Amino acid sequence: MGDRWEEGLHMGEEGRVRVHGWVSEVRDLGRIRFVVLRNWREKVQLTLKRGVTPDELFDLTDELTQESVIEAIGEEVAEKRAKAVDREVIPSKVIVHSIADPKLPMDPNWKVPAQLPTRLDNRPLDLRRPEVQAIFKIEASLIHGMEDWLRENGFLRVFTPAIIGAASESGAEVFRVKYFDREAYLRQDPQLHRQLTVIGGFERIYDLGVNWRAELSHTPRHLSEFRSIAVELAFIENEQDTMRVEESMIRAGIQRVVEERSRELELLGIQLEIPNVPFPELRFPKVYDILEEMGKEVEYGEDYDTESEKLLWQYVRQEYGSDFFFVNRFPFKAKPFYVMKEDDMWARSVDLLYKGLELSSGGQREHRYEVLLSQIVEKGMNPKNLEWFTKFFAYGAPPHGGFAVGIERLTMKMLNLQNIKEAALFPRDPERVLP
RNA sequence: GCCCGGGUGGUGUAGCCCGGUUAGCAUAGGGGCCUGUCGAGCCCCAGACCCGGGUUCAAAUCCCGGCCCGGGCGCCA
Repeated sequence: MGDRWEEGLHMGEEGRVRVHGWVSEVRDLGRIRFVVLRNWREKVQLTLKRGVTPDELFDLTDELTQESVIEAIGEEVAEKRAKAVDREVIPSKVIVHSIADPKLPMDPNWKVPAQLPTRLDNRPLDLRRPEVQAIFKIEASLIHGMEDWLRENGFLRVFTPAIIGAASESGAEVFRVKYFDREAYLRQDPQLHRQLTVIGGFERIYDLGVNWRAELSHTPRHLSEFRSIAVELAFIENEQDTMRVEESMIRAGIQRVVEERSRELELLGIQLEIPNVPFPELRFPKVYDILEEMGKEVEYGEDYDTESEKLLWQYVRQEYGSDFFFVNRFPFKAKPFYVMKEDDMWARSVDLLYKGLELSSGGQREHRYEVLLSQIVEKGMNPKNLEWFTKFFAYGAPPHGGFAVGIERLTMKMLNLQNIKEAALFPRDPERVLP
């Protein structure tokens, strides 16, 4: 919409245009002044000359401060002396919408870079930086590409609830909310309701939405509130079917970024390659051998740690030249009750890793009612607490599986961002809920 | 939650080890000069040691506590 609207602002006759933006800079050279406007598409320079520009208009720019918001009407001129801007306009009229306080808490022009906490404290100013806008333009294209692929392949977008009456599957801490006279929780993952939707007869679905984790995580890769694109599909043969969907979806997202966002990628200095599919797959228990070769002992039957993820990435890069890889057949003891077992020890449970970071968990789910119940008992959980979920498996459940990809994590790794908070507009962590 | 590191003008930093003049610099801000700047330039002005306690003749500097921030781990996406 922004694009079309902006085009409409070119008034056509005699190069007359209407431009708008935030004042990036006022360069006062005495009898000539340049006002550089920044908007989300471009930089426009307004040029005012004493004696040529009407005095009223020239003097109006006295009050213009950095980050003030104005519109201008004037003649666009072809001016090769204007180097660091996209266009130059000789204004005949300027409309001042807002004069910014000259004492800014940070500099959107980035002459003095601000630290991340300062940036986040002043996020609306930080967001004006083209480099920051590029992140979110890329993220939008990424999601569009993934969603389009899902739609083209028969997946239906659904919305599952964010407020749930029973703490969901994993051991991760949940946010408690007051729900009328009861307690309820914010979802950590749309997983269980996705499964119930499939049991409801929707054979291919995805939920693009928000998840919350109340963990006191202080790391550059955790948020208290994050978004995921979560897919579930029925009548699968095994977990391989979910992996094929996942890698194709991600490939399509990245392809869309490459197609639509070359300018933004260049601005961020990122050379993005469209990944080859299928992604390499590592399996337990072979993972233990690989790690041992890399000089890392992980006890047989145990889950691996953060360091192992990085080592496996090194291994996959050497062996397959890929930044993406699946890890399959995790030990059942390390995974939730609902995963499908391959045998007594290993599960059809799949993580996707990207540059050494876990992007998603997924795989095939256990759809057989009796088996599901016995796995709950095996996990030492009270079947009563999960009855709201499990009872529907008694009324006909197809074999199914799925996964949830963390959007901020994918964006972060794709753009080599140092902190996941850079990939969230207004990130939430244990310390930050404002702005 | 545990461990490690750090808090100096609006922003970003130097100084801290080895305590001692007016706490330096850049940028933003205020004032001035300049008709093609584009990280504009030049001159002038103003602006800071996180909070509390302790050691000392003397603390930005050393010690203790608190608060805040960053990183590592765990947990996960």
